[in-house]
Amino acid sequence: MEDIFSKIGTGLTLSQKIERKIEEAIRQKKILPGTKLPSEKELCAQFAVSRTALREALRRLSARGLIDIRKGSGIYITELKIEDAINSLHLFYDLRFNSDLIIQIIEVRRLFEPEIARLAAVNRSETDIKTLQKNLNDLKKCDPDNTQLEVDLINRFHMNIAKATGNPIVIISLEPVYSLLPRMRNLIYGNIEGEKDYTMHYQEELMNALKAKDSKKAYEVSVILLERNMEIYSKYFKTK
Amino acid sequence: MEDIFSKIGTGLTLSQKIERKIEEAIRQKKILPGTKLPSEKELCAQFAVSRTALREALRRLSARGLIDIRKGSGIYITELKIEDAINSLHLFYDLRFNSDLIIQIIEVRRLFEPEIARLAAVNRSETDIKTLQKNLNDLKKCDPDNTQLEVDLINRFHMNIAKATGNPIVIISLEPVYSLLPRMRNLIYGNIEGEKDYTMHYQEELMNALKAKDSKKAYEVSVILLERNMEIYSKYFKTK
DNA sequence: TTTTTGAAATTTGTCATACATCTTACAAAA
DNA sequence: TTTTGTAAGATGTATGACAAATTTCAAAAA
Repeated sequence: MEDIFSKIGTGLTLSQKIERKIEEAIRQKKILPGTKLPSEKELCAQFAVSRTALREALRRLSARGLIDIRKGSGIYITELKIEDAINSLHLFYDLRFNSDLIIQIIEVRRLFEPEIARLAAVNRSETDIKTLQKNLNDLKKCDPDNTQLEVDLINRFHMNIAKATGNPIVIISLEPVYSLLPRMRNLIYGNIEGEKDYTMHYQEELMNALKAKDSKKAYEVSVILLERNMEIYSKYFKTK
Repeated sequence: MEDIFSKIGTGLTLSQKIERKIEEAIRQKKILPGTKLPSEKELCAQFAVSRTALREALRRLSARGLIDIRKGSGIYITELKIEDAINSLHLFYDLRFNSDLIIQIIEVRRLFEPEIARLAAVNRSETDIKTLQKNLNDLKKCDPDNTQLEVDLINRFHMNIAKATGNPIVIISLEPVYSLLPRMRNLIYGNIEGEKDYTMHYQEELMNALKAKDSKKAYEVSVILLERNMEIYSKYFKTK
């Protein structure tokens, strides 16, 4: 038949409509973070819906990190946190963790990190330098057999370089990628002969470049580290 | 007082515990996408909770894109989609849209896009080339006064380059950034004299480089485009 | 006065029940 | 074979009741 008739039902449930209304008010900054919303009872009256429908809408908003529901206290608008925003991405990558994703991660690191190092060399603060230096010291002291801790420390080092760019978008883009590195490391057979010394050396070099605000060198050293990284993974990667 | 006593209550509500249990089962792939969960009634029996608590847990999981609840039909595990995973990020950037964020976006583009162009030149398929060519043709035909459409077309062109890398992580990292470009463009005063010709020229150049799989040139042209972009924004940007 | 305690009011969390509405399956009718 | 109607099963919404946490504030204690 022709499409004479347009849809009547919106397809949305009542609770979804409520969710959207509140979300829209938050998006348009009609209600700001920190604000306490009216109680459930009042909201039910305002929307003219049952408590059931309202509460299910609130549950969804809370799951998305938009509101904070405190028992006995009330409902508050929250400043959407980076962690909440990234959470879904973490899960997404987590669910798709396989050899394809690993290759893509390596590729992305090779693409982005040298540029990040370059920018970090320009924007880094003294505090950043101190934090990074501490990361390296911890790494030096780390028992080479404790691969779990070692990977964690290396991650922190690189994430802190990303932070030193001062650009939160950089951090957000890279964070989910780094969260998967520990799992990747577990796919590599044990320790690689002389690898730690090699890596440490260039990490120190990178550190020096950042200290000296030498962006060109930071870029170059980062490339060396990542090329080596790619080699290792392609050589020792359990393809099973 | 000393912290002699550790916490007893978990702080989690019942419905949150249910949410986690189901989420964990999904994470561990004990239940796979497409699977139909038992009905609410049966789940209530299994968890030994009321329908209310169960439903609020389901609402949260559904809000996060993990399950799909179909009225009259049942509850299904869904393959977490990229859009759902990125949704929160979109909102995050949307809420923080201000001049700081704009500068950061420009900076990130300058960092990432040339490298992306380089990789795209290597990995692009014939289909990618066709799509990109169509983007440019549409752009050429576009009425220069229709800035909204123009920006949209430019975005598609760049997003398709990102897609041509074949690396989904690249897309995910850049997508939220591009979603904000239209809003940024609105902050620029009208049209800039001769800008379209200038941009078009280099977009064609970039196109040719991609066609020829000339990654070095793709990188260089991309740099030119972005440097120009930065200039424009810093010059014509309404700082208000 | 300042601090502590206790009770009441408010608010969210959970449970139980009932009914509405949508989907699906299947049998009856065309 | 196709269409229609019906019944069963599923989720959506409404209502009422009580539990448990927080807040408020006044009374008691120091």
